[in-house]
Amino acid sequence: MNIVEVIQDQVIKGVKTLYGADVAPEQAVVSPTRKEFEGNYTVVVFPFTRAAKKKPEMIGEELGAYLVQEVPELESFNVIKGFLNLVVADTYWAQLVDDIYEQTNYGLQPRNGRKVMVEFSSPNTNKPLHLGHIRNILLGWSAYKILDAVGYDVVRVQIVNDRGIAICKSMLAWQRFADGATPGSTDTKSDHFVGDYYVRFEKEFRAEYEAWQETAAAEKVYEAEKKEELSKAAFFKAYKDKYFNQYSELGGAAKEMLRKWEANDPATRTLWERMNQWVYDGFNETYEKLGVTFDRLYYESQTYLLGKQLVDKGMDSGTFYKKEDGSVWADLEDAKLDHKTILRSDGTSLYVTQDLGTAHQRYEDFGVEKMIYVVADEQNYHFQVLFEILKRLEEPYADGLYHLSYGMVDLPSGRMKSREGTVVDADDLVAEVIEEARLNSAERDTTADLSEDQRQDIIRKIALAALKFFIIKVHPKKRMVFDPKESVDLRGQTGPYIQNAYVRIQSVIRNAGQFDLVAASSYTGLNDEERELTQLLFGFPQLIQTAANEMDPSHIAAFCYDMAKAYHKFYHEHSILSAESEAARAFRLKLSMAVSNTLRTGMDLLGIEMPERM
RNA sequence: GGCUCCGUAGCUCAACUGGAUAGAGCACCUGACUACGGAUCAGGAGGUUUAAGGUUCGAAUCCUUACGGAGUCACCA
Repeated sequence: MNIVEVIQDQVIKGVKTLYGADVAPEQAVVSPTRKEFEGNYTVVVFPFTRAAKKKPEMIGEELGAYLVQEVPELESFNVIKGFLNLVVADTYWAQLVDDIYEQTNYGLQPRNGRKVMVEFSSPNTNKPLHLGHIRNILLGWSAYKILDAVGYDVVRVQIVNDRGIAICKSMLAWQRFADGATPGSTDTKSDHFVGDYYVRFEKEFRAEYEAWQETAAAEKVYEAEKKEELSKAAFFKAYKDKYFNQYSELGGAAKEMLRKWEANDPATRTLWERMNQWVYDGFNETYEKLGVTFDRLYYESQTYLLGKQLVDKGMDSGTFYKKEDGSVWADLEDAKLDHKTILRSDGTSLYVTQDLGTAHQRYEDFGVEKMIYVVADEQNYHFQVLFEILKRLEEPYADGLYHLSYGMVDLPSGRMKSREGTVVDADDLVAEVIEEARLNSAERDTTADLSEDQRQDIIRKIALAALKFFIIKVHPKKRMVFDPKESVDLRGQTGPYIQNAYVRIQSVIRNAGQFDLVAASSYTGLNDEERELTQLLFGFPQLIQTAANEMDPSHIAAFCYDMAKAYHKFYHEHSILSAESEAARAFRLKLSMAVSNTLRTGMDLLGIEMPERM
């Protein structure tokens, strides 16, 4: 039991002893004392006024005396209004630092033997990755790291959407317009190469559509279907999908390609495999740059037929029902989710069907008890439906399903729109932040003695820290504004600010040379900055647990920033190597090492690497 | 329109889940290296937490209502 738990426990006992009342643990609030007051932890006594029938000040005095009596680590207390501030003895903090300063795994829990899965990224194979994928990937990776930190074995997966009309558009455009060009022959990153043909298709299609609008056939359609309130331009804008399906030559050809693909036509399959491979090669390059890997890939082309056996199961159990036209439905009205189609009337499956089957398949593959899906919040409804159905089907993992839903990423100019070409490409973005870090690095001579390779590696780490921290510090649920200019900032509340604190510590340790730390044990009278750092260190394991419970990496980001900030302040206020005594020097070195280890661990949970110098 | 989510300093974000005088960064202004890394630190200015009610000893947080924004409501994914 740690000090906070001990205090809470004794508060409950104290209220019982002093006033004969029972209080629930959530009533016994123990929080860190605000900076402007003396003390380390504060107990709010207002909840006990009813039972005690006394003024809050009086309760504070009585409970404070009781706690100091019962808890040896508590040195003294003071009461301000209804707040009981408790002072923990320095020896307790000193002991904590002594216990952890050499632990490189401080805060991490032992393996618990339980298995979970995190699904993230999950791109379509017709376009390169963009800023939205980056938020997804960072959240997914961090979720993996955090779950791993609290003891789970985590399987990282993604579902690759490798089939469908979109990839057929790229394939068709390549077939018609590429004249045999390849990523190699054009010196284009291979996923971008495929994406370019997707764009090409859309461009050709638009031209075709515009030309068609001038024809007599189009005029006839317009006259037949026009509505009073719609202008001609607006009508045709809304008519686009219908045109694609009914009249378009290109649309017809793309759909024909999809039919051939589904019929396993060898030539189509070969082209499909070739182009998808280009995309995968490109994705892998981007993943490598971002420092993420997967344990297992699921491909939609292999899973889109799964789920039909679950449909049978649902029919047998009455979870699903069949309409006269043969389509299969789930009635989720009592869960306020309406009726949902599970199978088309022609017996083919849908998005939900596929996800039902994939979930089941994953359980068979890995036996995981939890599945975390990192998917944008536009799919909230889909996941509610999916989870509800799996629960009704009594799938064994159904209670462990979690949709890590995150908000869209906006630009200062508004929403990213692929139509308007405002989508921020992932590779471009990474290149941009690296360039910015390079410029900043060039202004300094701190790494002048290192090799070019080492310098490039440091620049890469700084750049990615800036980018990743900028995104991960925001609460996942919230829609966020991504300002490219701010994302490359290296000062203030940023990743590099935290790296800088770490690098400073490495520098101090290097400059310390050979040192002996035994004198630390006789150090007393911690100053405010030392106590602040120590108390932060103390809270780290619980913080990770909280982040895991809430699936929220932004807590970790805030913590790392707070700790770096506290260290920078400490560093300015007190000399370490020229400390006033041997004991102070030794203690501060230990404290610095503990902070260094904790920062590295914390940032690793966000997928951010620490350079030794910068 | 139904359901869900969001609204905090000029801007980007916090607030330990109902606790003390709502905190950081950016931008702006003023200071600090013959001290271990100035990618730093100290200070200033900036708020009726969209609005109005309610619950409570105590509300940015919970409950109504209004306003503003977003998402979603396919036999698409």
